[in-house]
Amino acid sequence: MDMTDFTTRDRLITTAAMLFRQKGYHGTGLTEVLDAARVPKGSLYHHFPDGKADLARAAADWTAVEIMKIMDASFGPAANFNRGATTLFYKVAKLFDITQAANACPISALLFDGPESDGFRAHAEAVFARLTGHVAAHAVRLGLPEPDAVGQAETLLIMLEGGWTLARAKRSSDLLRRVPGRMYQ
Amino acid sequence: MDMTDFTTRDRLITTAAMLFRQKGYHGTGLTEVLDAARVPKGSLYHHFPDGKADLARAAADWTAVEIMKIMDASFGPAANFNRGATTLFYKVAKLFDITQAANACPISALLFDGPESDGFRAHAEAVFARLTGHVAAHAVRLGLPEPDAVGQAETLLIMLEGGWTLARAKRSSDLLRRVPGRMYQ
DNA sequence: TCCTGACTAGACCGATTGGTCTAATAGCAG
DNA sequence: CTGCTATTAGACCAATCGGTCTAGTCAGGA
Repeated sequence: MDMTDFTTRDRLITTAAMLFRQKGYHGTGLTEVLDAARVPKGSLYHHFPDGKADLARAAADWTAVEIMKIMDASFGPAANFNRGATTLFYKVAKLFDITQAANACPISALLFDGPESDGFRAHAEAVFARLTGHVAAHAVRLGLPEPDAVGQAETLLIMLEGGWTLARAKRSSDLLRRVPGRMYQ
Repeated sequence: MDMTDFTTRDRLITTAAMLFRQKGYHGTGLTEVLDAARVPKGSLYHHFPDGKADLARAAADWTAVEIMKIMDASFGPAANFNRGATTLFYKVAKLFDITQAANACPISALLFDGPESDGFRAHAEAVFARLTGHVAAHAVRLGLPEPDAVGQAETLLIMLEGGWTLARAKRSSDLLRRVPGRMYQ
């Protein structure tokens, strides 16, 4: 993955997102991120004055947007919620196969392993809420009654997060592909 | 939580399990574990020659057993699988409220944040397989047809893992309590 | 052309990391 | 009691951690 064309800031965010997903927040050294992104330390603290935690927050946000793009691509053209959800799980399974060792979203990586400040927790909470809201909006658009929509969105995110975790443990995306068959007939 | 009565080894395992769940593998320093368990460094390397990784493996195994005890207490007296599963989620929700900031199982903590050796991954995989098998056995005992049982066990673990993750993000166990109502009528 | 702010570059810092090593101590077998 | 092993105790170590700081580079406006 060559990222030479991106700006320094972008390269920092994307490589940080990748590394945090692979090895966790505390498991990733700043030097490692800097080396991988070919960025000197000075640049990091210019773009992210609060350092590592600042960078992690940006990485989480960036990844959340990427995930929402996948959601849009799945639910956008779908005839109904169940079809959209099924497509989503297949897309995620494919993504899993590509990135293999990476966790679903650095949001988890940050939640479990981020700095312990309250601000960080709040950020993780907000990101998850944004994702749930995003799915719920698609659900409503596809005709689900309003109260159901939120519940369905919540369940879907649980299955997504749990499914990715177990898939990672088993090192196989099959499990992710089996989910829609059980949940969305 | 006073653990003075336990042996040095036990104290090491339980406090490590607790800390790894709270702050992750890399996020927890050995000194921290040693201080909390009131154990000198020499003892650690006597009982766990391979150091931190060794300790983490033991902590993961210990927690897996604890989880299986909760599963037994839930499914053991249950009339059928769905009732057992419902009880399990309520028990887990209660556990969540007690331990608040801790992740469901250090197995995740290790998976996401453990050392990157293949041995470690294999260990995490084995622990998850053991948990799935455990639930599946209960399912069979409670009358589910054999092929269904494994699938149901897998789904339950996904919901458990995903549910805990989201609950942690939202800092509320409500979400865990809503799961059985959706899954197990 | 020169100035100025944004940005890059990396040497450097104290603190902390996981891990090693030696010495002291306990507990038990004879 | 003596002797031996299992365990405890913690000083110590190199490596790495996140973070600071100063110097240099570069583009664009005046």
